[in-house]
Amino acid sequence: MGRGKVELKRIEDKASRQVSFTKRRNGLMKKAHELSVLCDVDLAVFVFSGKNKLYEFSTGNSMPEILRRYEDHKHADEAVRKSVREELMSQYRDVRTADELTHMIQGHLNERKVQQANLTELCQLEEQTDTILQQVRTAKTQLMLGVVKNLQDEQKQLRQEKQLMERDLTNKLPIMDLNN
Amino acid sequence: MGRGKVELKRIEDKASRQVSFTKRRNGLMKKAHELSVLCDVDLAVFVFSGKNKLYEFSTGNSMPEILRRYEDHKHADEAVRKSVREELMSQYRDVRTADELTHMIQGHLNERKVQQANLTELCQLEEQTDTILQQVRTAKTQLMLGVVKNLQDEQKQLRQEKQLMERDLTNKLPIMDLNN
DNA sequence: AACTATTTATAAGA
DNA sequence: TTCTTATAAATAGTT
Repeated sequence: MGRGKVELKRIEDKASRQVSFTKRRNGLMKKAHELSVLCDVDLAVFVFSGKNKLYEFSTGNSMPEILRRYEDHKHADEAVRKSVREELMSQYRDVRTADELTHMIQGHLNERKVQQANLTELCQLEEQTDTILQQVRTAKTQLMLGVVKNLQDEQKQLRQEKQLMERDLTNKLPIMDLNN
Repeated sequence: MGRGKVELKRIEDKASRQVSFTKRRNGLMKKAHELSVLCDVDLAVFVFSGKNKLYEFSTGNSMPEILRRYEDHKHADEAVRKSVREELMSQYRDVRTADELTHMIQGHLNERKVQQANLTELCQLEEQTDTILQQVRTAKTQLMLGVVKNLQDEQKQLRQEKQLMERDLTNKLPIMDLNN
């Protein structure tokens, strides 16, 4: 939108870049505001200019709460958290079924992890959970492929049996004309 | 933009609101991406849908960078720097741990025979794991938002202090002409 | 900082 | 729901 189409790469001319930054930043903030009002959702936009100046728009309401939680845990003892993690791991070692695993993971997460973890812990947790999800999906896909193959095998078996039956019938009733 | 002009207030029809949400959310993310590339700036956008779901866009490593700056400012002493380094080290240890967890789970899942009865179980597990991942990501984002807000407050504080200092200077040196 | 020629986003319709 | 289209809105280049 503008006199010419623009390709998606850094604007090299410094002046143009600065002008574009101001225009587009304002545009983005306006769009964010519209989205939050029209669709009744919470959102936040943070833009850091080259000069490290921060421009923001947000509708969140629990900022002080979040800040306090962060402050509380920033200084928590890392050694203690590590031992908790190790204990967690040892508990997972003897899991037998997928169902058991599910309950265990969810139990632990609901209990404390998500509510009280620090950023480092959450990054780890995110990574681990994502990995688990991928594993589950892989297993599910393989399982479904297995089911499909079983069905196909069954179908082939049925077709063969039908064929045999037809042949049998023809042999036992040679006088009848099966085409009518 | 569209068949009719829209006034800036909550869309009451639920279906329209949902459709608008999807369209405008995508538009906002696209605009954010364009701004970050064209003007070479770091930014982050977080949108929380009504039903607890999080959509986000942020430039590559803006968040770790913000965290680093924050840590540097907040705890400029050497002892804390050391603990930060240690936390980084523990992250590397935990990558290996996540791998362990992965293999464990894979082992458990592969152990079980491929039966149709397991499909339901796996679907449930998939759904639950996805929910957990969403929770973890939301928690992580909230933490990040807290950090950003903190930075912003600090900036404001610094600006106020600077202003006070300038005023002080003017009062204490009334004879000097600061404009020359 | 204003002004348009154009492109882009999207509300409503199919 | 996805695609289409008429129109509003954003903005690149210009003054």
